[in-house]
Amino acid sequence: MSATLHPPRNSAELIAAHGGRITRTRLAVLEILQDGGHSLSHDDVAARLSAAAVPHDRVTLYRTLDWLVEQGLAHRIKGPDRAWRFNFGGEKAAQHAHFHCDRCGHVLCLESVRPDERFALPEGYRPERAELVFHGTCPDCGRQIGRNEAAGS
Amino acid sequence: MSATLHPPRNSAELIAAHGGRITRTRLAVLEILQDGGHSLSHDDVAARLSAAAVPHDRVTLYRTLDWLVEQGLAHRIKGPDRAWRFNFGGEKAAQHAHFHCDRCGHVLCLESVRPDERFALPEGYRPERAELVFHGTCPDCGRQIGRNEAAGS
DNA sequence: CGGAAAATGCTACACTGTTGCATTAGCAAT
DNA sequence: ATTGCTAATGCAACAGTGTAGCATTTTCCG
Repeated sequence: MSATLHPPRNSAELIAAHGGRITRTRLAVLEILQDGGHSLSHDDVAARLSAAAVPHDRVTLYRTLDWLVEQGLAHRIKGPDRAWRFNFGGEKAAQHAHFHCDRCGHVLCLESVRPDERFALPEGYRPERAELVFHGTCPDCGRQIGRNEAAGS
Repeated sequence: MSATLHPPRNSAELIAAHGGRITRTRLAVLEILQDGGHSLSHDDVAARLSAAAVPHDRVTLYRTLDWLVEQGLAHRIKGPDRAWRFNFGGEKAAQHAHFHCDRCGHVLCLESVRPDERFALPEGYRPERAELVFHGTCPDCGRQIGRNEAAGS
């Protein structure tokens, strides 16, 4: 069914372990999120479903992504535009920073960078969680720029 | 014309100094942004324009806000939903953090808190700017909670 | 005042996401 | 394997946020 996606056979178990029913869309989306090296928007996921010839519905996909986030199987971050991006893995356990590449538009997780306790807020504020997002050039794009410059403008 | 808004007479000069024409909407929006203690969405601004009986158009308001941001007279930050919030003052000069209150929904500027150079990113990343947003309870809401608890539930 | 350019105010549209509801399909019990 | 309950789906319709195109109005400068 999903010949073009490497199926990490435990997707089904993951879903079942969270008390959900195992469905076509959930399986495919979980695999896509695991495969994708960076965050994917709803639309990106839809495109990959189409590419893998998995029939799907817009609304069902939204609901599937919401469910994965609720269950801690994925996390959601804001993109450069006003669409959410989704990543495999829950957020709770990993309060990490993200990186928006201004060149390719990808959103990457920086697991090793955490806002933590570094900041002293003014009197009265009670922070519970911090969101840290860098903007700039990602390693891939950096390499490409390097190559282009090396090859002479 | 704008009797309910304290008019900081220099709004007009600010606009003129940036080579823009002085118009009803620009004046009113600038004053609203200066008045508002926290970030305002497009819709918040529209509501205040209505309250002040300033006729306005949705699209013009979007364009006015964009223009203010372009000119460095305001800055734009992401809100908890997918609408932008606007604040008086340019971002360039002040790369500060923001605070989303989960209770009242307001977005506040933390001028004193800056991400700066505190973080070591993995090899290859070239950050140009960092966005730091805290979520939690703001001082106002914190005080209210305190009062309610003191008064006995 | 008169004219050029900047802003405005429409209308129409695009994108992202949600709601309601009838239908289908997954899963446990039989 | 069949049955039945309920989760999940698929569809249509809608809501919120923002943008594009373009004719009209306003601002400002001489």
